[in-house]
Amino acid sequence: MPKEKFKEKVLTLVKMIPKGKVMTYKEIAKRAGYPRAWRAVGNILRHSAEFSQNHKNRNPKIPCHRVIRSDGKVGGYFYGTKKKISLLKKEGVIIKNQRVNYNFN
DNA sequence: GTCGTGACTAGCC
DNA sequence: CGGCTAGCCACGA
Repeated sequence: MPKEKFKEKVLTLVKMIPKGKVMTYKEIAKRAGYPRAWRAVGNILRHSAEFSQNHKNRNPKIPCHRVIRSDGKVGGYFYGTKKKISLLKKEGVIIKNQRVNYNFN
């Protein structure tokens, strides 16, 4: 599995996350084929966001805010963690004391 | 080609 | 619980 494919897969998976739900970096990496590439996932997402901002809205927008950490913490966000939390709350995700109640079906 | 970095995780104290 | 440490992978300089 080439890494380029990995990146593509990661982005696709993130895009496939339904509204009101979240997914951990670990799970995404695992589904993408590299169970231990969570770090890279974060990097890719961040880079994607940067690219997105660079090219305004010319590229497929990715709901990076639906990606959280396995610890239950929200994690980071290119536009600010607070913004991420706000968005998640708006979508119906339960967040208590900066911790996310993530549940896969 | 090599090195440093990070939107992370699991394990140990 | 909370803090610290080592391990992992892609990306950019």
